[in-house]
Amino acid sequence: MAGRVLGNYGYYSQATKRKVLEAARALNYTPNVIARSLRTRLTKTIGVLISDITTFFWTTLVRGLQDKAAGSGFSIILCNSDEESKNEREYLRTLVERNVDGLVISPTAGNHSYVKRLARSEVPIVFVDRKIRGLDVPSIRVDNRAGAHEAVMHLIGLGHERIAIIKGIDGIETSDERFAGYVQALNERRIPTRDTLVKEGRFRKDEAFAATKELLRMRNPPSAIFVCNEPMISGSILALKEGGVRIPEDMAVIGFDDPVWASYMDPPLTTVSQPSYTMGMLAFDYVLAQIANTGKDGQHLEDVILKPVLVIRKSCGALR
Amino acid sequence: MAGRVLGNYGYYSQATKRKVLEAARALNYTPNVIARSLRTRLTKTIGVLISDITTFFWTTLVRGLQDKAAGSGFSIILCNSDEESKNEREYLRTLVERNVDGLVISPTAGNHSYVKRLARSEVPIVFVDRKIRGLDVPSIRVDNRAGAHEAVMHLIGLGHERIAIIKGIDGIETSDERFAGYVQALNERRIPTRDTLVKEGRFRKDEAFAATKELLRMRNPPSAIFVCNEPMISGSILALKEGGVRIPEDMAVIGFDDPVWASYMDPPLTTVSQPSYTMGMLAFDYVLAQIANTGKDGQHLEDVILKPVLVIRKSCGALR
DNA sequence: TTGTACGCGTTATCAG
DNA sequence: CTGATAACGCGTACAA
Repeated sequence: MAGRVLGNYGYYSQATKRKVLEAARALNYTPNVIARSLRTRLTKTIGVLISDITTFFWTTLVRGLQDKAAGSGFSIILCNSDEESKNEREYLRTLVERNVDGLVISPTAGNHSYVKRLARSEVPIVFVDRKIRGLDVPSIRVDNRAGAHEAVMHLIGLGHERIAIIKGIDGIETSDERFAGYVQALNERRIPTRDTLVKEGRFRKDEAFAATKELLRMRNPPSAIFVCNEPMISGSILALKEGGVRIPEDMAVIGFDDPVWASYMDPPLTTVSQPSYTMGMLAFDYVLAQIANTGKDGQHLEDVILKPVLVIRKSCGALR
Repeated sequence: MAGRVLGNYGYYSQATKRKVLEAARALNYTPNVIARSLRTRLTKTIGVLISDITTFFWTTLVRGLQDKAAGSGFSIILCNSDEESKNEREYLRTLVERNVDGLVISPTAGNHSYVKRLARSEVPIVFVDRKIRGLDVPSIRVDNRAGAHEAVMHLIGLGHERIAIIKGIDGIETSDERFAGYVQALNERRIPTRDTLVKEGRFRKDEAFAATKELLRMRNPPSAIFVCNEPMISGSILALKEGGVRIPEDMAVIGFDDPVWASYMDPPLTTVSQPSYTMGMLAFDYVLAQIANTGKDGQHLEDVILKPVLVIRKSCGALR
């Protein structure tokens, strides 16, 4: 009976309602969420699996997600895959075991079989930042190709022709698309792409550091570098500093991702900025929409593709 | 029966064990964590309440915590208080409702009654970064006073006398201790403290920006600024740049917190660095120790106070 | 409108 | 060592 008024369902009279409410306060009763979950099979919990909370893009995305979720009484369980599919599989398994109501995933490169099996099951899923093709799972992304294209066009417009790129991890959509944008821009302007100017940075600071060093050792080094994410920007800048290379005089630099510190640098960094906080909020909206809709089916959620914006500061200099 | 072998408790024979295990695999059985939690009152979940995941100190601390927790099968529920005690209370309530096995809290300034009530209840708690006095709750902190003292001594040693400080939020231990270290250093060297050189930045970028602008407007501005956390460093640097102030020639700058970007700045920033990743790991160890010990009591956990280290780079220049 | 009894999937207990 | 059975606390169906 008491359950009825507290849970606010079924029939009850005003009189009993008052009495129950009073008693509840007196005993300072709190409903047991665990028991409720066991009964309803709902946990009011969302699992979030990203690569690394330590980077600007992901922290702010997660913050957006979490803020929005709290507003609807949802809690977030956060996991970092570090781009290892082993971690991905293990974390996903525990998230599912914990009966999360929904999953926000940034899928790693490599074997997708576990994620695919999940997607075919009943759990609501949203992909963020990247997607796996061929699955009916909506995604919140950014037009990476367009962003990269705009960045490289900017460089070309400034008179650069020997433009290097420090790529992310092959097989991750985000990385591949940014590379595609780079190639497309060069092609459009009839600038030959050169393998020697394409470096693997695997989205990691240390590898970008090494890659940049290699570029500097070339007999004919590039005049500009396009660096494909935040940690790699760090590595690259560090290598440039160590090499005594002046930015932008000796080397123009443009980065994908726009961490707060980009504007305090000397010179302030020109970057491609992603609306990560918004992406986090949208991701939550999308899981919630699916959760609300379970059973009813029919509704198909379109991929959301946001536009990154080029923020021009000083690291590419002026027309050569 | 099956529960016995799967849960690995009670008595059972090897024969039945094999059979049960086979059957379990065949049906790919997964134990229901919710039901287990209902029964055992254990959720294998830790609630983490910090001010803002968006800053370097907290991201890396949380990362350490999470990595360690995952190793023991624990999940983390993360909440951001934004230093508002209203948020603190609400988040703590939902965390308790969710029956987390332990709590890692960075208590906000203001009314501590709710946290105190919690501490007197049975939930294992660890404070991080700050503590509330008079409670038998262990904490993982840094010697903020010593860190600040060393920073200001460094400035004094370089010949500075008009040293400004941009403080955090009054009432938060971290902030008060850093201020105390500043005052102590000045006193030790018989340098008078001046109210006009003490500014409130409330740990926020925008307020530090404004505070720095004010300092620059003084007839007789300081020759050095000690900025008490990461977001405020951003604000301060921005104001300095806008004002065309050269670092360190016109103004020496030293910051508390050592975000990755401190070393890419021009000039690279001299900072007081905290071992935040380690602090996160220790925090988990401490909750776990308490969880393992519930009922047995007797064991008292000492506060852990780590030493921050002064990282000297270029933003304070050489001897004047 | 109210009371009650059952089941969610575990773990724990108590006879066999 | 095994099998049956009672809780854990909630939601709900069904009978009153």
